[in-house]
Parts: sequence; C-alpha cells; structure tokens
Amino acid sequence: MNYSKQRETILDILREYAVHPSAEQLFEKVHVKDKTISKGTLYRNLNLLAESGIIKKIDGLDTAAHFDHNTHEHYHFICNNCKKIYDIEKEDVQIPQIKQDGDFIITNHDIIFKGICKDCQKKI
Amino acid sequence: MNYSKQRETILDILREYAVHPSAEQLFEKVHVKDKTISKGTLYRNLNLLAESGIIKKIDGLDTAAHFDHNTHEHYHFICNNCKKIYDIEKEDVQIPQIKQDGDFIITNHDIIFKGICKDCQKKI
DNA sequence: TAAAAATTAGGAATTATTACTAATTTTGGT
DNA sequence: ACCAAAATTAGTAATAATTCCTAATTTTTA
Repeated sequence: MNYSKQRETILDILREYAVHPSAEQLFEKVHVKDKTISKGTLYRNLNLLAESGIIKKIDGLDTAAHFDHNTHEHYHFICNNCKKIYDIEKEDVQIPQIKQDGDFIITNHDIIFKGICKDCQKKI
Repeated sequence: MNYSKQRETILDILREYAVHPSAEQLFEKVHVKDKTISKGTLYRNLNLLAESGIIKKIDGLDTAAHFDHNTHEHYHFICNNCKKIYDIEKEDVQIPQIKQDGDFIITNHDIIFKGICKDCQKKI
C-alpha cells in the first residue's frame, strides 16, 4: 500500500471520532478539510484500511457500514431509540466460547447488543 | 395486522428454508408459487413479520439482510469462503452477560461468528 | 353487504456502495 | 534529481438493496 495524502486525511479524521461514523457521516467531515476527495476514494480507502486491520468495519448496526478506529477487541451497543453506537469493553462481557466440535474454524466474532442507552432511559 | 394471502405465502416459503435467505433469494421461490407478488410486498411483509417477532431479521452477514423463521434464541456462523450461514445453538456458546452498570438496558444481542466451515476446510 | 381500513402491484425514487477511466501522484532504479 | 512503472485519484456511471408512492383491490367491521 503506497502512501497517499487522501488516505492520511481520512484516517486522521476517523481518529477524531469518539463514536463510529458511517462513510456518509465521515464524508461530510472529510469534505470540509479537503473538498477534492471523492466518495470513491473514501470508500476504497476505508475498505483498504479495514482489510489491513488498521481500522474496523462494523456491519449490522443499521443499513450502512460503520467504521471504527479502535481496533482493540471490543463489542458494540446500539440504542434502539437514538441509534447511537457505544463501545462495550471486552472485559465487561463473558467472552463467548464455542464448544469445539471440529465443524468450524472460528477466526473472529462480533457481538452487537441492542437496547436503550442511559440518556434515552431518562427521556422515555 | 390483517390477514393477507401474500403474507401467508411468504411465511410458508420462508419456513421451508433450512438456511436463511436474503429477500432476493426468497423472492425467486415466492415468484414461482405466485407470480403476482411484488418485491414491495415481500419487503414490507418481511419487515412486518420481523417487527412482530414472528421471524428474525439478520444483518451483518453480507450486503443484504437475511431472514430466519427460527425464532428460538440462537446465533450464526458465516463461512468466509462459501458464505453459507449456519446456526449455532445457544447451548454451544457461553452466553455473553454484560456487567450490569446501569448505563444500558439490554433487550437483546446478536453474535455472528466468522471463519471456515467443515466443507471448506477440506477444499482449501 | 356497504363503508372504512388495510394491503396490494408495479414502478419510481433513494441509499449505500462499487466499477470504470483518464489523469495525477508515488515509488524505485539509475 | 529524472524518468518509467505502478499505484492512486476524481468524477461519474452503474449496481444492489430497499423504501416510497398511488390507485386498485382485499379484508374487516358492524
């Protein structure tokens, strides 16, 4: 993977996020910093970075993929009400271990918790 | 939710599946049985059935949502090679329990395991 | 059995993403 | 530093999955 200014900008901006933006949300911020970066470039680089393990791609949250600069193993919580995505630390969850029956070689797993976050508990 | 012939057909056909089809895959079979059922109707009914808990919608497997008539709590395994989706029984997995800190009310969770299935282990 | 409410077919519209192509940038050898 | 080869880009077109829209039909209600 050769160096590119655009990829550096994309990664820098993703790392400013506490939450996990979709490509579209990220694009708005990227566009502010550099109006010439195209969506094709954004998507290609997000996928490249995810493939090489520099960032993490999260599916299953809503209709779009989200991207996470936090690559240490952790899980996610999505609020059914406000749709915000929170990190759940691995240490706070009993790690699922599949009974080893030889049928599957498991390389990784994702857990997505759903429910109501603290803020929305007050409002509803 | 009023009765509809179309919804009954869709549910009947979904229940014939051992695996978990996408809307597109399901549409092909539905179309064979009743050529007049439209995609709009299919999608609307799949979402309705999922919202009322009669079926389950699974995201994060690939680009499309998949639908599962098996509503008893269980998890999924997707093979990185052949992309087939297998059921993982709840009893075979240590159930993740989040440390109760009061920040989240968790109503449900999904676990998606990824790796290589038995068939593909032989081939690769 | 007629009016009200729900559902439908079919196509247009939308959203998220990938593919394509000619131009530009980066890299590695000299 | 200079230049050719390889990688990357912008911008647009294309695709895939899904939702939205509307007039017509079906189901429910009473």
